[in-house]
Amino acid sequence: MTSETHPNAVAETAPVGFQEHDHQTCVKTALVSAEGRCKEEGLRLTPVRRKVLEMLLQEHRALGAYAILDRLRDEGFGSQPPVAYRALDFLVQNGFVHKIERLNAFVACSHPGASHSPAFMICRKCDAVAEAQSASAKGVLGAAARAAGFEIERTVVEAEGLCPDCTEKA
Amino acid sequence: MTSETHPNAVAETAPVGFQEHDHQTCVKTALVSAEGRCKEEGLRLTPVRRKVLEMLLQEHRALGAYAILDRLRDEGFGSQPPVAYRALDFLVQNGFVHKIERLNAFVACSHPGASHSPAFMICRKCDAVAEAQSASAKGVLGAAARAAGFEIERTVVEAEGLCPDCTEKA
DNA sequence: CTTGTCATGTTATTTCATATCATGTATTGC
DNA sequence: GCAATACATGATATGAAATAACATGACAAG
Ligand SMILES: [Zn+2]
Ligand SMILES: [Zn+2]
Ligand SMILES: [Zn+2]
Ligand SMILES: [Zn+2]
Repeated sequence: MTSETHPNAVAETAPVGFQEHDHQTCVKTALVSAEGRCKEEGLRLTPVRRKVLEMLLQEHRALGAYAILDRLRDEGFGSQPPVAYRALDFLVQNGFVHKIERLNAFVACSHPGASHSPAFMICRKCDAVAEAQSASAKGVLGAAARAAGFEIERTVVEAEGLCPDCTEKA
Repeated sequence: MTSETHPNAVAETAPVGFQEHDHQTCVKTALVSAEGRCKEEGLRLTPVRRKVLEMLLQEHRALGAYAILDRLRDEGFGSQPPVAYRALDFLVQNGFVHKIERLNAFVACSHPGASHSPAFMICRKCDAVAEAQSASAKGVLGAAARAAGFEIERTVVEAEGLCPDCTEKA
């Protein structure tokens, strides 16, 4: 709602997926922040849910539901698909995690808190995923939608290509 | 390459999915045009492939691979998954059909011929799908990608919501 | 304590997609 | 024409993603 039509809106929040950073701190603060928000809003960040979020934060890339499930099993949680899918549903529903449709996989949100419609850059070689703000829903596509009388509720914006690292190596 | 940065690029080609039109003619001309392009480019629009394209043009909405397969069986073609997937691969590869990632389903291209990165509006109620030009890859997301050093090769842009018809009824 | 709500466990099934190998059918070069 | 080749299809099996349905458990409100 803030800077939707501004063409440089996206520059305000650089993607973090491809950048060096203190990852342990990054994970830790994201978890703490998630706990805080859940407390505030009366959401229940149960052990499974917390574990799944932690895994996704730790990985910093997209994981399939069954990869998550494997890790859950290793940690002593349930090992049937619904266990993973239910935790993921909760996390997606509440904006802690996004689903990458192109990969049928899930990634932790990089801009938690604020409600946003994310856009992703997906490296086809190393599976790294970076999240940016899309804004395209309100902008370009939004114009087409209004013209057609279509009411947008949610958008999927995913770019596939090569990340900086993989581009260099090639 | 023509109008990538122009914010109204999308307005040039209105979506056809939600509009009344002479559907039989629409299907027929699209098929003829596809045949023409295949001849030109030495592509082989075999019976299965042609049939699948015809089905998708006829439906004018997204169909899953197995729905397509059912219809193929009814028409006397093979009935195993690879039959449908191979035909779809060919059609997608050559731009006659697009995959809707959100639905794991396929839809005939509405702007065939020109190479383009499509954007879709998907009605969550009636499954209607309209195709518009995205341009967002080169525009908004493109800026973020360049900033991050990410090289975009392909984009998925899909908006989910309510089509005009379904909005009216609600 | 009991009732209602939400979360989890568990089994089974459905839906989507691909690997692999065998067979057929067009072109192309000879 | 005929063999060689490439491409397309048929057919079997399997893998991967997602959900349906029902049972059990935790916990808080009344
Ligand atoms: Zn996000
Ligand atoms: Zn990469
Ligand atoms: Zn198209
Ligand atoms: Zn509709």
